[in-house]
Amino acid sequence: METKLSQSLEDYLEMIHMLRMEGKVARVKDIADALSVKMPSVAKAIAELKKLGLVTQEPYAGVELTKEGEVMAASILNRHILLKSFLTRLGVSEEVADKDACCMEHILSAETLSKIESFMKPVRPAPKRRKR
Amino acid sequence: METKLSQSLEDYLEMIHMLRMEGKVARVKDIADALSVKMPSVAKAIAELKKLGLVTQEPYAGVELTKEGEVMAASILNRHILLKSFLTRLGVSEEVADKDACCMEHILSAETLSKIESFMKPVRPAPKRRKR
DNA sequence: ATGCTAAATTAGCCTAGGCTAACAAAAATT
DNA sequence: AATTTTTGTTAGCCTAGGCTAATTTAGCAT
Repeated sequence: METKLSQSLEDYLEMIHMLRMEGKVARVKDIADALSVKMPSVAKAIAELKKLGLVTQEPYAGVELTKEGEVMAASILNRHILLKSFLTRLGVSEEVADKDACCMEHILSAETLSKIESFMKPVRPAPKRRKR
Repeated sequence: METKLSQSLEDYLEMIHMLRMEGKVARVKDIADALSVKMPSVAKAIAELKKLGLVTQEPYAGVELTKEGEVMAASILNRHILLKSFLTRLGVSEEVADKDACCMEHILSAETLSKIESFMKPVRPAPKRRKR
């Protein structure tokens, strides 16, 4: 379907994914706290994501990602991880790198992302000198 | 005063600055065209910037930056230039670098910007041996 | 000078994405 | 089991930042 999400919806999707990966139930309250917004904002966002077929939710229960939502969330998270480690490599502190990565992940073009990826790669684990 | 501008207002301010630097009169029409928005949107933005004391405008005439607006616009533009050349150095094409810089310029923390600056600098003119 | 065109403004609509307040359901405590 | 607390939902407000349509002004050409 390739629905282009807003930054805000991307954030919600990503957060749901992170919570689920930690084995937690992604409850409205948790999402709200994690993103520093209020519960009704989360409810609205979830309604949107449901309409887009990216998540499912039984009333008054936790949120689950659909296959498609899973894929999309994973891609966002990958961008986040890439960007954070990139910034860290430039010497930016963990905390700030995380915050800035969080903004950048929504806006950078595929080309820029791929160049950043290339920049990060070349430091491969050193050509294993002997020793197994 | 240190008013924190929205991304959108930063864009308007920056564009006005660019037009003025090219010696052009920054007319509503020009700004609208340059930013791909309609004139009424520009009018609204200018009204805001006026309230903030960043620009002046006689009714039905071109827009001028105030001292403060000038300073702020220059800082935005500097960020833009820094980021664009940074991306270019990473191998991103001119066009995309420009577009992505345009987004990044509004969101990156001071820390990240300074680290990027450091990354770009190291090409200093070689440590003048001797000589004063 | 008059009238036409282009530019600027104003009024008012729309959407996204926050919020609060009020209510409903579920969970936990007693 | 009843009550309280927590969580979820709904209704409805607000703002920023776009837009269109309608009006006003300015700048030219005739």
